[in-house]
Amino acid sequence: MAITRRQKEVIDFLSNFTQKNGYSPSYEEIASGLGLSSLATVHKHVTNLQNKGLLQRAHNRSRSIDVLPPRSSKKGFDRLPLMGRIAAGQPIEAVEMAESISLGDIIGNREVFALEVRGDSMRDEHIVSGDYVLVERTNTAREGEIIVALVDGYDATLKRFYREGANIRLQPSNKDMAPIYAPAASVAIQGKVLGILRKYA
Amino acid sequence: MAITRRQKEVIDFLSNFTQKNGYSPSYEEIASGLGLSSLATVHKHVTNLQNKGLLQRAHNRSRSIDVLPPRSSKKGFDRLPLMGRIAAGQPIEAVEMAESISLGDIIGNREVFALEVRGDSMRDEHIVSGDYVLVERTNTAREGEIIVALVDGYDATLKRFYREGANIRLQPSNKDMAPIYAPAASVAIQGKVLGILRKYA
DNA sequence: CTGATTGTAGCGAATAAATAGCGAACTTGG
DNA sequence: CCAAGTTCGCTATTTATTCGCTACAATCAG
Repeated sequence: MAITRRQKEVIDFLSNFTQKNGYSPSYEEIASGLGLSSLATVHKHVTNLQNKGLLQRAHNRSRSIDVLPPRSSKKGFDRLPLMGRIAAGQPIEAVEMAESISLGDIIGNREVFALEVRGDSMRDEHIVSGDYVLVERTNTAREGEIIVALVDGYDATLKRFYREGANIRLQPSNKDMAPIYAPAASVAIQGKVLGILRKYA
Repeated sequence: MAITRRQKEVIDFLSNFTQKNGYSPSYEEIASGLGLSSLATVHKHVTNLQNKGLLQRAHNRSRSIDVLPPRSSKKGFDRLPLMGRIAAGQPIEAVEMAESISLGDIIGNREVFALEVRGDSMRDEHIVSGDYVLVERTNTAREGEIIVALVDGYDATLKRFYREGANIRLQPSNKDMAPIYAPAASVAIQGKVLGILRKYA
């Protein structure tokens, strides 16, 4: 995970700019700040730094770069060895598989946040009160995905997403609860669920 | 948090106005304050900011905009900002709580590994096939904890742990499956479950 | 030592997508 | 009713992404 001189300059520029202005620079601003004349170069730098895990940004979104704090501080408590599979009644398959897992495997390079779940609206989906859902910030969703949506601007829920003509059906995963039907215009998708995290006391 | 220059100007105007007057501005006041001539533009800005979780507002109500405090997004790659709670039918409570979550919060400084779950033996516990269980390596367990155990040296399972006199009962969380009873000597505890991680395709 | 390979650094142009804006018509809460 | 908020269709601008290309340095196999 070596960092080059040039890459450090890029990082420094990014954090200074963001610090000063409260929003991150556009590629053009980065280019002029670093004396570059092509946006492609900026793009390449940013992509490389992102792959090294030093930056985070959302795809195709303006000024969405975030400089991450150096991760060396607390050592790898975040990547777990994956020992194999377990199944009731069979021995652990000690497979050589992905061999480790971390939140990064779920997050990828998306912009993700967490929400703590209250209530049982997704119980049949095996998401229960107290779980944390990991949500990618996006405003589109595909058929059947679990999403976080605002209905009529103030009503936030966790539901499965289905299109029905001009309307949208938001389907709770709990037989006891009724789906919400609403015109597409009044449903604002906040993000879609990439995964969940549960912690036992 | 992916905020653009213009969006920051809008936010700044809103907080200043509200600060000064004790109530939030009407769309027309916002428009003139920002040099805009169409209320539609104001509306779009407010809606976008709301979707980014920086504002709160009631539908079709005058001067109902609330600027939310900036959620300090100290997100490491595996540390996710915790935005609040979500429940069916209620707005997101924008809580100031632990403010972020990561695998480290589950792991602490214990020795932990992950196993991929196969089968439905813990379905009633909302642990399903494909989930990863995060397991602390230990050889003791307390009453009722979910553990990974070897029975008779080769049979690894995920079960709840109960002592019954000189015997041990390993209880699956699935009504269709029977518990295992075994003498304490033939049950080797491999670890106990601290949490689970699920990734949606 | 030499040549092949790889990774970093850079350019300009074309494209694609999100953001920002307009006016007019429509809806809603008080 | 009426003023404030909302939605619609439509531009324009800003910003990000992708492509093909050059150049330089470090590394590695033969």
